[in-house]
Amino acid sequence: MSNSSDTLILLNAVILAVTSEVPRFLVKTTGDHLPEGSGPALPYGPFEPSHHRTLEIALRGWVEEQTGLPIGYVEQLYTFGDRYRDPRELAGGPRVVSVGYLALIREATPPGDAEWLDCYDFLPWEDWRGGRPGAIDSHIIPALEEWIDAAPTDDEKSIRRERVSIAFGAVEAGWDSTLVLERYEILYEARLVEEADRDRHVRTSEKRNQGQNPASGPTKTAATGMMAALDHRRMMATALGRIRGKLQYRPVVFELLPDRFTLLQLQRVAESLAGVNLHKQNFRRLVVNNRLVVATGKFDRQSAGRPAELFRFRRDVLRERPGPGVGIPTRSAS
Amino acid sequence: MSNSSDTLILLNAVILAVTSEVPRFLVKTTGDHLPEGSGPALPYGPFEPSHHRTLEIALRGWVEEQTGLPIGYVEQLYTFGDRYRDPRELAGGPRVVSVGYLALIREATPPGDAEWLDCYDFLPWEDWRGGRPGAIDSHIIPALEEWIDAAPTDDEKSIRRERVSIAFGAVEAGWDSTLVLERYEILYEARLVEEADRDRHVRTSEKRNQGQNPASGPTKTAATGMMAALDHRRMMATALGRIRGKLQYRPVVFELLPDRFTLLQLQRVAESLAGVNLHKQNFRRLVVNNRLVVATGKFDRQSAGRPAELFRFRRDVLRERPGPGVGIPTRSAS
DNA sequence: TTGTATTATAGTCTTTTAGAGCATAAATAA
DNA sequence: TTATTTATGCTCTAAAAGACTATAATACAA
Repeated sequence: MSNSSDTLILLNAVILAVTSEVPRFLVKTTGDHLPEGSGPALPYGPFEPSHHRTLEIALRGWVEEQTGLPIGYVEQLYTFGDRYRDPRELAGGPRVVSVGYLALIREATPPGDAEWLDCYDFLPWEDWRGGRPGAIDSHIIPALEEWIDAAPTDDEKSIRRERVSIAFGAVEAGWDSTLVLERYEILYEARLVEEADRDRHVRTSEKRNQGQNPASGPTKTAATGMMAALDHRRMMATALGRIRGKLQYRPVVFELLPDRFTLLQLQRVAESLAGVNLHKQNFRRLVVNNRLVVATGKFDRQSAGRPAELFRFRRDVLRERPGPGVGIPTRSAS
Repeated sequence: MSNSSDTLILLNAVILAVTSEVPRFLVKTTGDHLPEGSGPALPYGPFEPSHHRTLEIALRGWVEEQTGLPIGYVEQLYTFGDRYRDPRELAGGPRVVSVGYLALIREATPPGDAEWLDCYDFLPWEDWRGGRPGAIDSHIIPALEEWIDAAPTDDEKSIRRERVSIAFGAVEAGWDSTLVLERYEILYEARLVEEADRDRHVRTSEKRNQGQNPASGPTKTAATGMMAALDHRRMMATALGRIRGKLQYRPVVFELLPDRFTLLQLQRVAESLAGVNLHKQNFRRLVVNNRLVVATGKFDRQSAGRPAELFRFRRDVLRERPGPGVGIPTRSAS
């Protein structure tokens, strides 16, 4: 029953900040111990039972140590333990179980040896702020149709059809912005993201697997985003889906905003995370009527036009009502 | 950086079924390797990297093997890794990291050496179906007031006050049924659940810690429920909170119901999980209008009164609209 | 057989919330 | 001054949620 000798526990952090209306993940591109050409990696650290009282304390410890960033909100996301998720396992390395965390930080002060990359570089089909992304209809859906048809059995075919239908929206109005992970997993299985091919090449001898190849080359990257190391893009998808869900019923956006902000700034941050444009007046009404914010009486003179009042998050709301989120509609508002 | 030698990964399952309007957890009371007198334990199994491709496959494997129960819906809950969460760590045992899962099953066929216990035996303050539980006002709130006052600093005092206020509802209407874990953690910190004292006794030498003792003896159990082994009650709280949350936006109840059911049966199961009574006609309208179910044309003659039509879950809804839950109000409906 | 208790089901009325749009106010830039 | 830009107040409508009334179909007891 002992599995201690062939298993390693790591902690991974998806660190998210929003600057100039762009949600960004903190990644390391100079992979010292990561496989070559496998893309940027999320920061990670060890879990050392002798030093760390809890998993979260361990995480906060090495994140602050490595990045120097002041970590505020932290939430455990998911624990990843699939075989070969770390390719070094093939070379006799241990099974690596990673506990993934989501951390939100306020300021995007430049970190040490890491950098901030737009989360939609990795998940471009998730950003609907400029309307339905063209690549969905031009590349993704056609390729997924092929994937559905390529199913071995009729049963499997209808399962695939159903999954695509749910995740990518059968009808125009059917886009659920929180199904980020489901969409990524479909794209992986359909080999539309580079990781799928990379992982196959690693796992099988280089000579086999010259089989079918639904889409490849530069088109793939443009339409289905930048590859990340290991299963880190899956973690990113988990994180984005989680925060999008949470946005609807908990005031987490404020963890990403400075102390004072205009309502438009607040809206832009919410939109950037939700990947959807929101109705300005209604958003305002919701935030103000729910008394999530308090006016400061000061005004922002930065932008053109009438100066906007600066607001501050009213922390007391947490005490008063159970679930005041920041009004992201469940369906697409575009 | 290697932590492989002093860490052990286990998988824990909170297996939930609802029979005769009672949600029940599957627990083992005959602890062969568990500390004496520490209460029922959730089933657990090893994670063996060499045999198991994924964590979930491992879980399904040993659960079906140990219990013989057909597992349907499975969802990862949380990974628990606090120091001393397994007391054997004090005797030189490894740090035990447990990945907790929630599993829903349809029928409560009697399992082997385990048994089904009412989830509200462990978390009695969570069941509001008969109105606000008396113990909240008679025991819990007064003891929590003491706990607030006993805080070392004013800052800590106001933090405690805020936490209690959020979790236990400042106003009458302020009970959020999903905050199960938050409530349990407060009760633990305030030493209102037996685990708190048990863990202190284990961790400190038997001679110290004869200090203050806010509440103890039989009163504690009656008001704040049955103790469970290790941190298993925390896992139960996590599980109940999770399914209550999910109920609101995903049709998970149907995983717990037989193929055919009356609308009242459906309502009772939803109520038993939410811990709240629901308005019959409105519940019906919601379920029917959202087309979550289809009529079968057959009728149930079991109960008195007019026979109720039998319905069946319409699986297609999953494909059609993103988030049709089963109408549990966010606030208390009682 | 009649009445009563019990459960099911249909429908109405009201309040709240969400979605969309119009109008006005207060600033800057040309 | 005028056009442009952003902020903010307000209305209209549709959808959803909450509460209640009325009627239907059965079992069971008097």
